[in-house]
Amino acid sequence: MPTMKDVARHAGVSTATVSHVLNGTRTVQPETSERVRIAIANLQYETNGTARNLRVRTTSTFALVVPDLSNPFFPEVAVVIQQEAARAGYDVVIYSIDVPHGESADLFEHYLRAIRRKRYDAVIYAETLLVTPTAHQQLIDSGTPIILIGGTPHPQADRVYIDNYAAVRDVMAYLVGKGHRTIAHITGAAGMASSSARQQGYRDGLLAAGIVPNPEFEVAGSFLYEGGYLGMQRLLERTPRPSAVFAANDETALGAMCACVDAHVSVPDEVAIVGFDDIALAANVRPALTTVYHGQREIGREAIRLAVSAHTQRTPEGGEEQKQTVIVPHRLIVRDSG
Amino acid sequence: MPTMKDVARHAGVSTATVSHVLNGTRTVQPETSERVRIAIANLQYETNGTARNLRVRTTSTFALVVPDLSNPFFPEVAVVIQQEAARAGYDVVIYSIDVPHGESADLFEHYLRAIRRKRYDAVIYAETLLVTPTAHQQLIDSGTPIILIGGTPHPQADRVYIDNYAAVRDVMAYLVGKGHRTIAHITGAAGMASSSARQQGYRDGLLAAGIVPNPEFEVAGSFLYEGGYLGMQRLLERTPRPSAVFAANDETALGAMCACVDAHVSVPDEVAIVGFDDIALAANVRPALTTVYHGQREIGREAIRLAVSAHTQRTPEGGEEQKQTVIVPHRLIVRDSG
DNA sequence: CTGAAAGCGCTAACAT
DNA sequence: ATGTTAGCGCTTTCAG
Repeated sequence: MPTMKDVARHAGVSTATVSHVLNGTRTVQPETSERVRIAIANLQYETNGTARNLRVRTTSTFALVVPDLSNPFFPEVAVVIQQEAARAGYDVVIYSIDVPHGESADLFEHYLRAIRRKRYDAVIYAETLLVTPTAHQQLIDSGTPIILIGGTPHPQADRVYIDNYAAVRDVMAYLVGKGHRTIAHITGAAGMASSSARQQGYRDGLLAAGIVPNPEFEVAGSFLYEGGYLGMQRLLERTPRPSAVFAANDETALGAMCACVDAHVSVPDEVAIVGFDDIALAANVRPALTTVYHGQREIGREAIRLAVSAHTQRTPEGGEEQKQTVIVPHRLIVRDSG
Repeated sequence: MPTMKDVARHAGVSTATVSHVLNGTRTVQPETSERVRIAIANLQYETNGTARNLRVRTTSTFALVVPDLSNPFFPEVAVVIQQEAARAGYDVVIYSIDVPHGESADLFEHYLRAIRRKRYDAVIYAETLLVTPTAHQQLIDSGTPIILIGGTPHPQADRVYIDNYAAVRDVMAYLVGKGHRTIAHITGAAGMASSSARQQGYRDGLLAAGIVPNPEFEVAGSFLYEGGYLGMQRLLERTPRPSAVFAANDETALGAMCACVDAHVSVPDEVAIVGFDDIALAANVRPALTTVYHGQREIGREAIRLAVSAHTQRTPEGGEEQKQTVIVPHRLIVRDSG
């Protein structure tokens, strides 16, 4: 691997000049500049990013931490984040902490240290059970800006999220509007902010329609397929059977739909199902899933905007910037399942 | 952010000593070592990876480039790769080049330069249309070991893949064994090695059963849902109608299944469908998809093994190591769709 | 068992 | 318009 010194020698200039033509950081004679370019091409030179980063004390890289790459929602936002970051001149490295149960905590610990060591310009965190306030604090203490996606607010972090509660109120109003009175809910993973906000929206949606929530109609899910499948099986045993179920996310809804098929219960005729997220798959199953769009494009775009701004605005020492919070719009997508 | 110098000062030792206790690279008096640890804890010190990487000329990081994060197959192998890499002490950064058509080439160009600049210890490449031999060559010339997943062999790169042809021969034998004679095929994306290998397996599977391939039964897909949906629609217009279709991958198969549902054609009664990959989703739709396991666990594991070995075995100057090639096992998974 | 000091490859004052 | 040079924070001879 040739270094800048090699290029300088070949072009008969100093490394300073090479650096400046590379970065366009001061005017250099066209002829000189040309010689440098030729040398670069001949030597197949490429800047050593490690050295550059050390010198400029910046990495032009963000870390993105997601709980689960197997739920398509996260790849969907990850892709947007990568595009937007590239457009803004940053790279992003994805840390996904879904692993065979048990190993997760270790891996997360490992990631956390790696993230601190790598000196990312910002870290973008999707809500995860493992991402505790303590974890945030470590990062914040090290001066890294944090952008939260969903989860709970933190005084020293920017945050972008959708209004889960309002979105679910929308689906409840829709379901009630279609005449459903016995509406069940399969919850998300216990302990997650999005789970409880959606649950609350479910309950209040019922109340608002003058229906008293029936605890029998609330079963625990996990945001995973299995949770939906098992939860639906339990719901199908209830009498009366719910005429509609709101699943905490699309994966859960898919599990619920499969449970219905396996039990020879027709969707949406015997039971309506609505999910949450509007992952691509929602439109690609039959019946197509009614759901709410989670704003993956907007979330990705805003997260990067916040990250870039947090990074560039950062005052050298101390001076706390005002943290921002942005709510992206949701939208009920009516399809065939409910 | 405190530096090693700060730690040294606080502990009353030299930076050399701090470095050595951190890396366990020479024996140091227990008492001294303890003082250093205390200072590290107090200051919340964490190694500056950038500086370290520059000095040791290694990044302990691999790049993984995948064509498409929205096809669950790739997240599935990415997750395994990350775990295995973490276990071996490496990080991996994922570059996904799926973007709204057209932008792809630019983004890929951008990624390629970023990858060269970042001095990854190895790059792992899943087959992509954009990853040309020229692209490989640039990386290889820069001395970065390359590990190919699937695709076509390259003399200077390791490679891990499954035997697509043999796998498809297995599915054809299975279908023929169930009495199917009119078997159609929805192909993968044009120009990809895995597409043609699977197509060849399809044709030869027919021939081996004494059936002459009917060009009408071969329709072009794209490895995407849409390709499967559209392809199936065309197949359903054929007379006679095929009694079975082999889709180039699971996403395609899902599209095909949806097309059948929409056309009121029953799967598997009127037409059997089999896919390829065995993504998690395959078991989570109804009817559950018959498919072939693509060895995502094995591919991930082997890719990292090759990457680590290519990185550590690398001879300082020139000396070409023997490139390795590993074939991971496939397995027909019979479910309900065919 | 420990320290001093030379760099890794680059950028950015500070010269000229 | 260009060159010299001092580091960025770390690891690792080389000395002791």
